[in-house]
Amino acid sequence: MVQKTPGNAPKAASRGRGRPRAFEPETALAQAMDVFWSDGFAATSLDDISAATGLNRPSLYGAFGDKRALYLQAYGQYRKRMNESFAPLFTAREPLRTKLKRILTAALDLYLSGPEGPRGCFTVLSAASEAIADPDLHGLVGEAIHGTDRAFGRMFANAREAGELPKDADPRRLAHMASATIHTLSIRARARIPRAEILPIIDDAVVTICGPESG
Amino acid sequence: MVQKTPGNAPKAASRGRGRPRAFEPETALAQAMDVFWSDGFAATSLDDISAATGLNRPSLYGAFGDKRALYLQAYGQYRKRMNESFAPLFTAREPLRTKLKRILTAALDLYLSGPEGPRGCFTVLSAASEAIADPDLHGLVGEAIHGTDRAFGRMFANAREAGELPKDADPRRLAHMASATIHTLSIRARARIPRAEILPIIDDAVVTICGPESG
DNA sequence: CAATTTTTGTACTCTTTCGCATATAATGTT
DNA sequence: AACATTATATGCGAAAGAGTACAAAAATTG
Repeated sequence: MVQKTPGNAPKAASRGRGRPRAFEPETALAQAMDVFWSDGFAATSLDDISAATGLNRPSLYGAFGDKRALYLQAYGQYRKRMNESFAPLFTAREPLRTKLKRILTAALDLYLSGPEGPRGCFTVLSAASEAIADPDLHGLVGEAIHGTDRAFGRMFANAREAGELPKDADPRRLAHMASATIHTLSIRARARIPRAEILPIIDDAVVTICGPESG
Repeated sequence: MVQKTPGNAPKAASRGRGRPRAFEPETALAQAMDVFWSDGFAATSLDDISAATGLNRPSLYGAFGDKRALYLQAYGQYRKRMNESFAPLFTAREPLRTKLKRILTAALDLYLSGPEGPRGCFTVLSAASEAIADPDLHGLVGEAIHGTDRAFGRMFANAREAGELPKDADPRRLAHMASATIHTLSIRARARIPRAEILPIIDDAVVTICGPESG
């Protein structure tokens, strides 16, 4: 987990004139993200992050600023990565029912993963954190929630045009139910409810949103 | 918020022989609950609770044990209070559609309330907390989630018997969607999304679960 | 009224944590 | 080669926080 090998210096042409960084900010941010994601803002100390990244605190301050700034950047990277990894699932050319199930299952498996047990969704954790009182954070979290709503909404609107949903289906309503499913999956995963008990909820959501199988 | 008046000693016949408590444990627990609910486990110090209850730390330790034990008891009281206040809504004799909407709206307004801004659902916050690694806590949280599932499940089963839902409706599936709605309401409330933007989700859930109004 | 029991309040220790000061190292510039 | 510039490493200082020791206070019991 720690980057200590001197070989991984930034590959970009060295920009400044001083001593070059011995680490890649992106990597350090990903490592910080892991800790925040597991333990939350308040329960994570800068020493924890220092240990996870192999950087000492002054380097962290130099690169990212204080703990709050670091959290915001780590969460920003999380959002970017989620967008990147889920975008293809949303635009895949595949029957709606299959596609929705695939998205929800991918989300669940992500939420169940983690070095120290199920982590849930970082957006949900951030909302639950006391740090949500920070306007910058609840701005980002609000964007993330609305972004998920919109991604599902577009998917259902396209499906309706393609005749996979009734003409009078309301994409926004279905998107809200899909987002709600994402949220309940995250909470149940984080609460240590076993995968086998959570899986049926995915099928329930697919049936609720897309209608019964043979319909 | 603080109980300092000497008049509120426990009314129960004094049980022991030593100096009597100058506070009611139930009240202190409710005050501790408020702080944990707003700020979470890690970000709440015993000094915060001491300030909120008016008790000093040794009294807290004497009455409730350490911070973890205090959290578990505060969360236990939360669950008890929620069960008490929501039970009548679940068993009310009322059309299903109205009843579901009333329950979801009551939940949302609870989640939007709080001395320092929207607090969300304490169960969801506990699940998101790093303290969820504690087996006692994730046991309680799991029970709470399943309890909500079961309460909705019973309600939908009764509604089906009463002809308010199609004969082939699956109460458990509908319960999962209702619980998911509860969870998304909590997250959105906590994320500072305005009430007016969240309210439509309640109608979406009612339509999704009970069918279109005139159907 | 003295002895016992339990709670309360003050103060203490030990640890953790944040943020920074300062010195050293590694690079580019002249 | 000397200088400027930026990064790293050690470690300091101040504050917060958890848990407890101990003495004073308030009740019951004999």
